[in-house]
Amino acid sequence: MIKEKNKTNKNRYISILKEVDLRPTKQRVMLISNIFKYGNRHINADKIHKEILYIGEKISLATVYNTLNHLTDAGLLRQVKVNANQNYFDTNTQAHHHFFDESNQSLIDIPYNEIKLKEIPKPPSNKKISDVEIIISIKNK
Amino acid sequence: MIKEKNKTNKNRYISILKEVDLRPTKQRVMLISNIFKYGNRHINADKIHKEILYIGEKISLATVYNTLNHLTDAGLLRQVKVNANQNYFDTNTQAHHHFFDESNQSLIDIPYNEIKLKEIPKPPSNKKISDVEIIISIKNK
DNA sequence: AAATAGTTTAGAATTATTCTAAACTATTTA
DNA sequence: TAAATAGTTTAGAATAATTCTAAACTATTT
Repeated sequence: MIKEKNKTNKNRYISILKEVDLRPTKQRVMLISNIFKYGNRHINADKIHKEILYIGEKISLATVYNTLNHLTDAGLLRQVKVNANQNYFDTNTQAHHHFFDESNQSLIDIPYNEIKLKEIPKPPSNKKISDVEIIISIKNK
Repeated sequence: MIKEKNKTNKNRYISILKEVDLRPTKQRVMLISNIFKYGNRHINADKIHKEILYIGEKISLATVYNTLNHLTDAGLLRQVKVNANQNYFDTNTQAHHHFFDESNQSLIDIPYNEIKLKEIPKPPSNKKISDVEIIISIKNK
């Protein structure tokens, strides 16, 4: 039964990968199922790599980076830059923004409708907007 | 005449450094005058270091990093994180936001009043907001 | 089943940044 | 104003995140 469900999920991830022109290799399917296993989350390459080694699966850190970048290019993940040394990937690609808690370096979603721009300024004429990123840093009182 | 003006500026920077409890050392005064020489700008450690070497002054990269961090802590500079590998320091510490031009990795100021948040969401109860950062990434059409 | 195109891997390379500890300099003290 | 001290600068090492390389491997196409 559980096996059936896993099979179904696996097939779902294979389809998703195919849709975005990525070969559904063993590592990619395994990585992507672990990334999306817990619903929306903010991860970085190193953490997800350790998490996967911990549950006994095998994948190299280089492949994790490669795949995260591919998934980002394909629009399945979104990068969030919180500071000079940390790059998170967010499984929630819907428009939304973030609190960045400096005390534990973690990200917290802010739903899109809770933070609206009065108007978005026009970019220079030959340019178009590719991303809008709002990060509200917070720390302990 | 020009010499007089430089002297005055130098004294100004010495006072500024003293005000924020930083010893006005040769390197700091020289670095800070070069940073603020051209009005508001977005720099990174490596660029300003090279710029300074180019005009024949001497300073180590470690001191540049140290000083930029100190000036940031003191509120004289503001850090802007644009992506995983780039950390800019902005000489404009007034509230304002940025376009990040992906085509040439440069920052463009957006005046504060051109981009207003409808309301800023409340942070978790034991936390306070330390920074609000809006980056609108743009690229060529 | 063989040919090919694309992927994974370990480890090296790169880049940004911080650390270390010795030499140096500004400030304070007497 | 010289000695004591506290803080700063430096080169180079260390660290950390990420990308690169090229050989071995795997999925897909023919």
